[in-house]
Amino acid sequence: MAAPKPGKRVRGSATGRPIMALLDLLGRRMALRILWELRDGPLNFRALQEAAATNPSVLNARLAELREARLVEHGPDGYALTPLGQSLLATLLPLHAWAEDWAKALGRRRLG
Amino acid sequence: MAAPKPGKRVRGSATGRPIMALLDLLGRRMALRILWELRDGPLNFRALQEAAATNPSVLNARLAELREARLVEHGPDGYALTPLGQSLLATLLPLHAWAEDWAKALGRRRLG
DNA sequence: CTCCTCTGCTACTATTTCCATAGCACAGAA
DNA sequence: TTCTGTGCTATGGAAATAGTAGCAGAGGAG
Repeated sequence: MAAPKPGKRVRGSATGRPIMALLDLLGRRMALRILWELRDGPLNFRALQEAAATNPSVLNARLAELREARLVEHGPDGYALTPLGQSLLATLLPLHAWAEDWAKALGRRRLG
Repeated sequence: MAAPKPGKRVRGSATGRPIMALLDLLGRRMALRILWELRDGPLNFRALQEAAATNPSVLNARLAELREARLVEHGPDGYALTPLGQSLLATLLPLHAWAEDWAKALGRRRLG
């Protein structure tokens, strides 16, 4: 499937508004995860496949979309975040802390 | 499919780490979008379906997961973010501004 | 050159998920 | 009783994902 980009029609929205294109792009399997796994530096195809616990077909599809979206690029050390991708990851980093709080909030009634 | 929750095995990760459960939960069609569409207040099932431009089966599946994750609840005015959901949305709000910057960055070479 | 390894990726089938539409069940109002 | 609004289920076909196998090119070693 074509990579969602601002200005283009995307799944779930014909307006092409950037936020909708972004939500479509990130709402695909392993898209968020791939960005996440690249947070500490480049990984090659197979290392990324292992880190994200996925298969080459999905990984390759997501990489193509993320590269088209200019969030990821392929360099000498493997796949890496572009400056744009790094800035997106920076806005997503608070998710990590949030997820920990979420686990605690659920745990108070589910895990004891 | 079961809703991903911290402490449980999720798609793409057997560790149950909260961030992985969250990335799985949010990496499903319309999950991010639903949270986004509820940002200004409650919407009933059909209004939400229209706002997110989806169909009842997917909407219902996502709502069940989001309710189980305690991010969304069903009240007298329809579906609304819980306090937990609101805090998650708050951490996601910077995405909107980022998406606009992204569009400009891509536009400089794609849209002129 | 030949063989080996590493890397990026394609092929293929099975399964899961999603799309799109139709329609049911219940509640309240008229 | 009929009508409307709301939440949701059913269904069949389309699309995405899972999981495994394997190919092609770029080195390096012999």
